[in-house]
Amino acid sequence: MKLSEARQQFISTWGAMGTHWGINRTMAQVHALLMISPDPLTQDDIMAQLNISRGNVNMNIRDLIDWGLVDRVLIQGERKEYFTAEKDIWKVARQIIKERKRRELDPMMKLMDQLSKVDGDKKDKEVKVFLDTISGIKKFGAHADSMLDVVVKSDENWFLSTALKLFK
Amino acid sequence: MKLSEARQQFISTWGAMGTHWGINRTMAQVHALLMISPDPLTQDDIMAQLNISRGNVNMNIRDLIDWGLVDRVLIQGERKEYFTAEKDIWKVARQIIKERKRRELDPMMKLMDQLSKVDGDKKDKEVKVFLDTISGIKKFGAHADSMLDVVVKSDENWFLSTALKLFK
DNA sequence: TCGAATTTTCAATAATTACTGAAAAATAAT
DNA sequence: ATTATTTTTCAGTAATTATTGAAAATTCGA
Repeated sequence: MKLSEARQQFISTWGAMGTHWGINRTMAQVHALLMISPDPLTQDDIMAQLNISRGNVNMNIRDLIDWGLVDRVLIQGERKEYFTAEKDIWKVARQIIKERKRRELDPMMKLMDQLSKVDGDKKDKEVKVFLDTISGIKKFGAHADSMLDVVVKSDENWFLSTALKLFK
Repeated sequence: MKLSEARQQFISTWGAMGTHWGINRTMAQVHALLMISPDPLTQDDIMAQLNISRGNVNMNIRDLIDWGLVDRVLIQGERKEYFTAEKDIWKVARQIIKERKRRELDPMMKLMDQLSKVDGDKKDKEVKVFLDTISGIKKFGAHADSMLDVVVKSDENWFLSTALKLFK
């Protein structure tokens, strides 16, 4: 398989995978392209390589920067902005975990706290099942939260060696 | 807060959360409704409670069954089918991990194996960066795969006690 | 300070995804 | 076997989400 073909396939699959994870296809493709590009790219490079408009590139790049997955790079004597992506997949994963925890898990747990204050008699089975569900989610969430904190703070080496031994 | 209001909020938030995870809003809402319903529901119950059409309920229920999150229940002397959802959130999480691993991680790893056979000289930096990215993903994927296998095979108690101690 | 280069915004539009509802198929009681 | 009930399918439509492209804003060199 030729490099150009393999690159295309990687970009396209990474994009499809994104849609299964609530990330839009193009954003995932831009990320994929930057991961396999040895040097930083400009908006025009990305437009050309993925065949998408300037506005689209701009918005998705900005989102990727918000996610902490892409950085602006200043190149000596160049007017244009260049962009580059973190290439260490372990760092990418940690960053995504950190952000999703902040954006999704934390607010979900706040809501569960509120919902657990619902009025009503625990002898009513509707109330009981509701409260049991909420409380189950709260407990699960608290543990997941601690685990993910440890993962986010740990380093690659921990993941590749220690964790596995412990799990086995 | 009244139960009816709390139930509505739970269903609506669980639905919104679904969209961040590549699951359609309605499917997540049906799941939420079944989780907080003490008794099994029929398609008509779900149609009424969520204000959606029969076809919509039918398709989403079928998907939930495919995911292993909802079961058909036969009720003595009743013609209609009833549905119920697993209420233990830990089992729900394990089931989701298991399915996503099968549907997403496994095929992704297969693709990485193919892509690592790309032709070209490793001295070419385009080739090198590409191969390094693929190989990073393969290594990461293999470890994630082992970890998730252990998680899927473990029980709630393991998660709530042992895992945390090991991580701390 | 001006003007060219570059980035950002956003209303209009396209593309995708989800939903409806009625018809067809399946099921099971009589 | 017939018929009433229930489930499934799917073409048409609606709703949502993503993309374009041109105008506005910003940046920076001269």
